[in-house]
Amino acid sequence: MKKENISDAVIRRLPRYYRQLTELCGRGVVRISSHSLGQEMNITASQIRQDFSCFGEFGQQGYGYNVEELRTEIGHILGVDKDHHLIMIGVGNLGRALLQNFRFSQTGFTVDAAFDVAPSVIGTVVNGVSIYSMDTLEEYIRSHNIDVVVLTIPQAVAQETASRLIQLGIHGFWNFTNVELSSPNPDVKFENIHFADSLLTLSYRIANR
Amino acid sequence: MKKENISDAVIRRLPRYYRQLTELCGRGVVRISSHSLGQEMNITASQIRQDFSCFGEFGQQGYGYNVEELRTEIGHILGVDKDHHLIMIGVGNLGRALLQNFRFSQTGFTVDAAFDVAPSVIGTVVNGVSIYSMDTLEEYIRSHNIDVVVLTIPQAVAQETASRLIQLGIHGFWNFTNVELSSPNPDVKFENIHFADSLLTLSYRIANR
DNA sequence: TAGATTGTTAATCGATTAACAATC
DNA sequence: TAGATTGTTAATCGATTAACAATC
Repeated sequence: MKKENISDAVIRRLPRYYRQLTELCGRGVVRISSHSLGQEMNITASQIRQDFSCFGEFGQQGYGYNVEELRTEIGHILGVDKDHHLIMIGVGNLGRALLQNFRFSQTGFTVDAAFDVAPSVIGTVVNGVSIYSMDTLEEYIRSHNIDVVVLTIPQAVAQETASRLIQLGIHGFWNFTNVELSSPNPDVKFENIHFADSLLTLSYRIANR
Repeated sequence: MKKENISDAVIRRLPRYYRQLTELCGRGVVRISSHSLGQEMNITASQIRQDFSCFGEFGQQGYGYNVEELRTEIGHILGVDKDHHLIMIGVGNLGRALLQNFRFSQTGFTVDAAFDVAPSVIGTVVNGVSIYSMDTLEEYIRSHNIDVVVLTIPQAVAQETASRLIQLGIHGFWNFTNVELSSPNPDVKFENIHFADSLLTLSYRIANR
């Protein structure tokens, strides 16, 4: 029975299921029960069935789940088959590393362009992505269909830049700045990669193990 | 009343409190009530008081919390004042970007060394950090006191490398590979930065807003 | 003293786990 | 048919919120 509102806890498990199923596919596993999937992932079979049941019925009694089929379904739920378009703001060391290393296409994203303020990088191309001046941002966004903006800029200009982009109709932010961004519009979504927060939780846990 | 086992939900909020309190300090705010802190952070005052009460009594009735004092306390709980030592394994684009950009000292960490297999980088120095051959890893770890290892290596060698390090007594991993690492020893802690997982949750949320 | 705000206990809400009828 | 395993309902567990006596 499909649910209306899916909890954040469930959504955050979906990519892990997707990853595990991709690996199972690679190993040539054809079918799997919630019980064995749970054993591999250290999750109860109950939780797995509950999670999936939020989105539909993907299994078969007495058989389990077809791995490839389930992978496709979850990929579809996550939107990996959607060809989302993305631009990057800020091409410093981190931005550059992402452009060079991260397989955006693997998650259904295409990097259309990148923007920076530094004259030394404007006009250059990194891994096939052209870097434009921030002065041309407004025009670019108006004439292209952009789903997500990656923010790899200094803290100091983070909220200001985000607000400017929200004005232009962007409602997806992949935020690498260590700042909590916000918008009055609840349809604007922020996904944060807070390096410092992450490392601090590790610091706590190794001290209190 | 101090609690024995602190839930993960609480631990993950601590760095955010720490960040907010740092900002308040910077703004020159001297005292704050759970109510106003909650308003700034979009959290209920109840939750804030519950969270803090896991670790002790940091406030004063009728007054609230002294911002600087509370910041110090939470910093202490997280271990920012502990001088943890860390090494990095894998100095590709991402590793290099972290070495150059991320303020490790801000979270109480010192980067002692980095390791790689590529002859072209072995022997070089990035932002003050020397890069050594992976062949010297065992010896290095035996003769130094290392708390955390940053894994910025290819997926394919992730678990294998982690196991090797666990053997050597490492029990803190900051894992940037898109792989679920594990150890039979529950005292070994993994903190993951799963870029792809993160972007996929954003993909889901912009599609279902 | 009166007002404000804490720390904590109790109530509520939501998420996880267990149980089981349905069925492949 | 018998065994396995689903999807779903019910039970449990844990986390969040509300309430309030204590007290600065």
